[in-house]
Amino acid sequence: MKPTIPKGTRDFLPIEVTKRNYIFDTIKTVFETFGFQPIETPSFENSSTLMGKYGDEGDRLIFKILNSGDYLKKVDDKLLMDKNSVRISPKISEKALRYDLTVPFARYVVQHQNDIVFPFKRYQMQPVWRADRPQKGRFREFYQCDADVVGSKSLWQEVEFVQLYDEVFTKLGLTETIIKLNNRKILSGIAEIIGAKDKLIDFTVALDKLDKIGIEGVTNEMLGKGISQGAIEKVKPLFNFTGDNLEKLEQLKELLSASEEGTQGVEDLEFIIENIEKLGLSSARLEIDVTLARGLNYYTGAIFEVQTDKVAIGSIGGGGRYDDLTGIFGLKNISGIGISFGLDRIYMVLEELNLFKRVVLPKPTLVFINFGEKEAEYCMQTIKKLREMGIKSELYPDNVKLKKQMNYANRREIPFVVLVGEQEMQENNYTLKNMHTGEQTLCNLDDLIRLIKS
RNA sequence: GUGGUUGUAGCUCAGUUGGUUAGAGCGCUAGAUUGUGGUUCUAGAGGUCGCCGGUUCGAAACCGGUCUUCCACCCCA
Repeated sequence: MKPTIPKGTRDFLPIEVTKRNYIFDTIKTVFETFGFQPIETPSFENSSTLMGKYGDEGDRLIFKILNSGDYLKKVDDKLLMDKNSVRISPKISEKALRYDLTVPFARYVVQHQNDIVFPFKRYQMQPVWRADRPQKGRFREFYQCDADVVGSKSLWQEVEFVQLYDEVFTKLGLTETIIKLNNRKILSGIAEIIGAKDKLIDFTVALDKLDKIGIEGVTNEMLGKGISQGAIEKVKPLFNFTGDNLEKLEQLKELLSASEEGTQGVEDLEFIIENIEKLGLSSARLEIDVTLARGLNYYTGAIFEVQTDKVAIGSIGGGGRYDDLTGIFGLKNISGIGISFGLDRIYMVLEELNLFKRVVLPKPTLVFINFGEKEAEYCMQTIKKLREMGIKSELYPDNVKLKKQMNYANRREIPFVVLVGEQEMQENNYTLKNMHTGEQTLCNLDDLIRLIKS
């Protein structure tokens, strides 16, 4: 039988895991510098926790877990005969793999509200699963690294998250990232002044495609969704929305002056832009983008998305403010804001740009050649001492041909090999071979340590 | 969910309009070299040509189905 893994999943080689850990560690360090604490949640949740939170499209992409036991017995015959998957699946599946980290976090906050100190700042780095069709930068199992704050409406949080993005990508050596910023209130305001408030979702989805399908395409899609020609005329300025952030803010102010909510959104943006301007960013660029809509329905304020134009890949991070996420689980008036890093896409970007130069695969500094039982025992005594000093070392486990043992050291790029045969044992010394230069030295233990440390 | 693409040795890939026993490079094993790796040379092992069915005297090649790979759309990180 030929071994395979499921569609959209991957195995990782040691070097790949090492590189991934480097990204994890970098993000984790920055999260903790900003005052976030780690939590974890189970890989699967009750279906009722997840279903209906991501829209119809999202529900379709959630991996459902079959109930245990004779699960078909409980389903009534009529339902079975109908063969309607959507109606049968809740009967035979009560658990599902998590689709993101935000909704499980909302559940977590509500469930542990008495143990949590608010405002609660948490970070979480775990895999999520989506039953998507895999393609470039898109997998069915991938890692998200999230940081969220719940219990604070302060716009300083938005400011801090922009700084956090900047800090992480700067540390990873990925410069000139574009942090796109928008506000759901602005989108609502726009929809309001064109009199298509009920079509907000359709409107934003269409507007989001501006750079892909152009003005004409967006206009056609909006018309197709029942948005009037007159309404589209009113927002035409947005189709040629240029200039720097301050100029954009002025244009928005004017456009949205009739909408209370829209005006509020502009003020929010203004606060973030102004303060980031004052504080400065290391390598990222903050950019207002009114076409930024994001599919997730739960954002209510700021919306973030991070892109790089150095590699053709989707966004490498995203997030935003959600005022009522915990409300679904019964805890009202708790505002949350969070951002997410797409680890797997960041990996692909760093790989493509050759930014893993500093990452080295962990490996022993020296390997002891195995010449037999007696010699192995003698070597293990030395290895024990070396390990106590933090020197990574190992014994080749089997007494096989020297050639094979040397080849092993060579393949693993282990810098030193130690040969201890009968003669060395008697004289209580070691033959140290530098695999790079081929040079060999006969020495005692102290000299050995000194040589490998230099 | 829609459209396209891919599948031949452990890996990367050749394989002529359908024709004897399906090849190469790398890797692996052994030897040249019994206490010395990288280089070189020699030899060897390794294949249900993704799977099922069909066309044909004859299929790795043609046809249908299915699974898989990768890509685009939808949507998303």
